[in-house]
Amino acid sequence: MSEHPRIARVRPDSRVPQLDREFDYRIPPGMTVEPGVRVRVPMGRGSRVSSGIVTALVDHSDYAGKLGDIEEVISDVVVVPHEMSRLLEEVAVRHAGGVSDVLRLALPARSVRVENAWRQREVPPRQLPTVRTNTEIYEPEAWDGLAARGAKTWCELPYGVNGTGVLASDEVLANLATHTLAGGHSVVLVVPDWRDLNRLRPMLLERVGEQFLAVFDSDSTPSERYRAYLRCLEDDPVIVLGARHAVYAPVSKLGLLIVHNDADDAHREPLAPYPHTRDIALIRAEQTGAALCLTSLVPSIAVQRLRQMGYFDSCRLIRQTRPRVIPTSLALNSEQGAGQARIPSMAYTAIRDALRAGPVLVQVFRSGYSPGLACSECGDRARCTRCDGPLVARKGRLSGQCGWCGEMATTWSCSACKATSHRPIGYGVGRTISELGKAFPGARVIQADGDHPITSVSNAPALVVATRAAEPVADGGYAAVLLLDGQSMLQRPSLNAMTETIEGWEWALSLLRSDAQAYITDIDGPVVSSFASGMYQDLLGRELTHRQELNLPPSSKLAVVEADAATMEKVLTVVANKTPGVSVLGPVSGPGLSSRVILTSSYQEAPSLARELRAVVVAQSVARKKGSSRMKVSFDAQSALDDFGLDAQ
DNA sequence: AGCACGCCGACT
DNA sequence: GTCGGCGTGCTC
Repeated sequence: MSEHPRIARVRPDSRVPQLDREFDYRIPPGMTVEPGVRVRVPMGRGSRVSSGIVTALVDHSDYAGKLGDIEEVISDVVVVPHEMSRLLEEVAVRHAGGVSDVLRLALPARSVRVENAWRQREVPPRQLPTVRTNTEIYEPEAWDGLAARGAKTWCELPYGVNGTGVLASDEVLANLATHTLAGGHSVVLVVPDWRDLNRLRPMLLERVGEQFLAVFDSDSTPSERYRAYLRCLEDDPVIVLGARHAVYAPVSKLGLLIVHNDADDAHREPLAPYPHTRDIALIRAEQTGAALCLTSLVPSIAVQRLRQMGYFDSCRLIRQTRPRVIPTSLALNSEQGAGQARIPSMAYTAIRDALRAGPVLVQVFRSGYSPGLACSECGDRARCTRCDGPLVARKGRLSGQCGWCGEMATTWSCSACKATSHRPIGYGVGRTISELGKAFPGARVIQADGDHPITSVSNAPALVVATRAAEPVADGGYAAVLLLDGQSMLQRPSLNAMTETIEGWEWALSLLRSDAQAYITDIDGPVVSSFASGMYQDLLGRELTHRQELNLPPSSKLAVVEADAATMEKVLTVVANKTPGVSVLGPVSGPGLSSRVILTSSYQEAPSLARELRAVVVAQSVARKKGSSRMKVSFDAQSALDDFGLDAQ
């Protein structure tokens, strides 16, 4: 007859699938707990203890057995507020994963020192920063009430760099966040990688001060991370800036979620259950009613779909000023000497002139080997005649095989030109630097790539050769840009080849001076036409229709399952019986004994597919046999549709 | 995952 | 006669 519940529902921190649920425990007399705190509870036989999070307090337990006692309260800080708990559960359910797995992504390790200091903090009254915006480049009042009305929108970003090396697009992001904070709302700004983070951090710091900024930086120490996390839990609104994991930040008064460059691959979580920032943000915005803003120069295919559905609207610039793109061809290059073999004469002259005015960017793609095949006549990517998947070469065989459905392409013909022979695709950039050195004698050559990270260069003339996504920012912008290797980038056997190529080109454009020009070499076709004109509507619309017809993301939900042969059989039986609308590609046996299957489902049927797959994961884990590898499920892991190597590996 | 309970071979 | 092999099953 106690007036307070004496039973706590606890979710133990366990990566064992069958333990990833709630368990009831008695709260011993004298102990105080509340939902969201970390506790230690006995788990399993003996005196095994596990840490866990209290999810609820209840009066009665449905459990028939004898309840155990909570062993101790690790900390009375509510580290998982209810709103966050709901998000974690929904993300887990939709990805056929465990809540503990998601929690591990969202919650940094505890630091006792940091926590004690935080608990004793003196909170001075914080004065919200005053608004400083450049909203005038958008429709009047485009940003007003964004948070209040819970807008779901794509926000178009401007091109260009100012004299001190600040990107116009970063300016917009910082202002959007500051503007919303000034209205008393918290903002969560998620960027793809550390370069974006390092550019935006000082800008936000300058605008709102450290009192209103929490940076989730993967480079920082565990205690710094926990410090930023605790700041979120305070009552005052805050701007959270970070990569992937920041999307979970448990801020109070959430008004706006910003996901910058949602097409960037870095938004894909590489740890189970492999959620994508965009999907998490969509769930969170829906659950909380907060505004969601996806920002980029060009909408992603996912954005295109959300707009066509009417779920998203657009926040367009009043006037977008985009540098001019000039397609050039090597074919006109016959009279050139060997020194500038890869550079069309038109571009060569322009770059030589631009090098007198300032730095010139040369964008190249990473070298690498691809087992993919292309039509030997027209050069188009060779695709499976049955499911349109990419054909890949097989060791010692002449005919290719489909990387998705495993179909042998013994009688193949090109869908574009009807030719029947194909050749391997290969791309390399090893010679670029020395070639350019010869072509532009006397020019200072700066190399920027993963091994030579350079974040900025001055406005002095130089030839900056950078791999995609490693381009430094030049003060005032580049005087010209030369885009190389577009053809091989476009032909990559990846579902995202087109969008990633466009993203890389557009990013390079945004680094240009406003009066500068971009030269793209030896490539044509619809993608380049769109790039040259900056008109992507038709291209994106067609691509989305194409994916609709083929049941591919983002028009469908896609689940990739990896398991041993016996488990795979079970998966296929369950899928056939419980989710009749789901279509199956494969299974294809990969390296070792495991096999892989690609399941495509409608958005409507995806939840039940996830539920059924999760049930198999749990059953598989319970009935685990020695040496059996555990099964792996990932939703929308589109890389599975890429160059799946088969026996070519 | 751990950890204990549970029924069959070689030892003091 | 016991000590102990790790197969099977559960964890509030």
